[in-house]
Amino acid sequence: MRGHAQREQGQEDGHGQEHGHDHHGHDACGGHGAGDVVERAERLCQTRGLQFTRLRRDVLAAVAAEHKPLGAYDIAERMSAPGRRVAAVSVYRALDFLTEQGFVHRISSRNAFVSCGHDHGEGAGLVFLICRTCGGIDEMTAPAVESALDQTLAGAGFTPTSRILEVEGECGACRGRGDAGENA
Amino acid sequence: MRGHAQREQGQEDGHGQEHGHDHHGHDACGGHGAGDVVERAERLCQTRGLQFTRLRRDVLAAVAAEHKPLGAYDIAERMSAPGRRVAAVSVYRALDFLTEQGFVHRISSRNAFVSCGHDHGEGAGLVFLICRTCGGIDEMTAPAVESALDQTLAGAGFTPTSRILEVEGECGACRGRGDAGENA
DNA sequence: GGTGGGGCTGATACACTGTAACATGGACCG
DNA sequence: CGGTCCATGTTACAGTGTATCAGCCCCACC
Ligand SMILES: [Zn+2]
Ligand SMILES: [Zn+2]
Ligand SMILES: [Zn+2]
Ligand SMILES: [Zn+2]
Repeated sequence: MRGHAQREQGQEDGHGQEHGHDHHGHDACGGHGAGDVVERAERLCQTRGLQFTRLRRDVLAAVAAEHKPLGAYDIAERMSAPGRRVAAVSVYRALDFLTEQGFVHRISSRNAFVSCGHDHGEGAGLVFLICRTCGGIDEMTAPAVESALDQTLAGAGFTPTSRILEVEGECGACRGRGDAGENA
Repeated sequence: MRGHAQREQGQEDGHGQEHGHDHHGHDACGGHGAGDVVERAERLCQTRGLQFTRLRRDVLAAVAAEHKPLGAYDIAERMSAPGRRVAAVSVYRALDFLTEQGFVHRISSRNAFVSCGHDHGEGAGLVFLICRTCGGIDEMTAPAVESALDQTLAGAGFTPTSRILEVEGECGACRGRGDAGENA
């Protein structure tokens, strides 16, 4: 991984993105990710004439701060501080907005959300790799898979409007380390 | 569809299976599906030395009676009669058993379940086609997709243990009819 | 300036999905 | 008969997501 997955499309922000289950014991984390994602989202909202409010920004920041799927209630909890109580319902609304804008993705198999700093349009045929050992998640586009699937669907006479492709397993880093529980 | 999807693997039971969102206005339904699935499951449980109890049978029958994803609470409700109240928790336990044995599949994107009369072993790389118009669901194996995905995963250094591939869209029948709401 | 509408948020309540814990009853075995 | 295993019943509860109403802010419009 790392410089392997999530290539494939323009990459207007040339610096390796934020997500990609960095849990693999590296370090580059903790300084770049979240901020970049938030800034990019803010820019895009401006150009799209949408409101990038504090709530939405904070929710996105909370999600982007982790490289693993976060539940809506987790997010609410993390955002709540002694002077500010964030209800889950508010988080859901923000997440609705963020997913519609493509800033976060929903992981059906976990009832959770991950941030995204890419610019794949709508039906990009994404694949999510979820590591059972470290809990990290990685997102990638897989043109070969997508075209094979399109062909299969066409053969079945089915017209797709959205796809969900999530894989569970063990990431290369965990596998290499023979890991079994160092994750948060 | 219809005699198109879900080919691809041995097919020891040569008779067109039960599911395959038959909702497309045909008729063959209502006589074969559910019963066949139940009988097959019963046979397999015997050979496997497992108990195919009344609850399990009835749950499977309820799921097999519909060619669309059913929620656990839906199932419980359908099974409950004036003389018999089935709690959702019982349904969940039965569903756990049935999914482990491969008699039903869970549809993550709907929090629902569908019956299966196939014999694909464990990691068969299934694709679920869910029609937005009629609500029907169809299951198929797609070797081309699977191999492309395996290759992609291998390239990413990821070792998969389970996959979820669900597609939403419009089935051929609905598309042909220009449908928009005749489903149950 | 006033006024109304639209979008965002807060807050409460509720529906839906899923699990934990404990008790009962039957089958099977010593 | 006592003990064990398994399936089920029952209750309670945790987790996930929505509906609804009210307040607020900003902005267009009068
Ligand atoms: Zn993405
Ligand atoms: Zn890992
Ligand atoms: Zn199947
Ligand atoms: Zn259809």
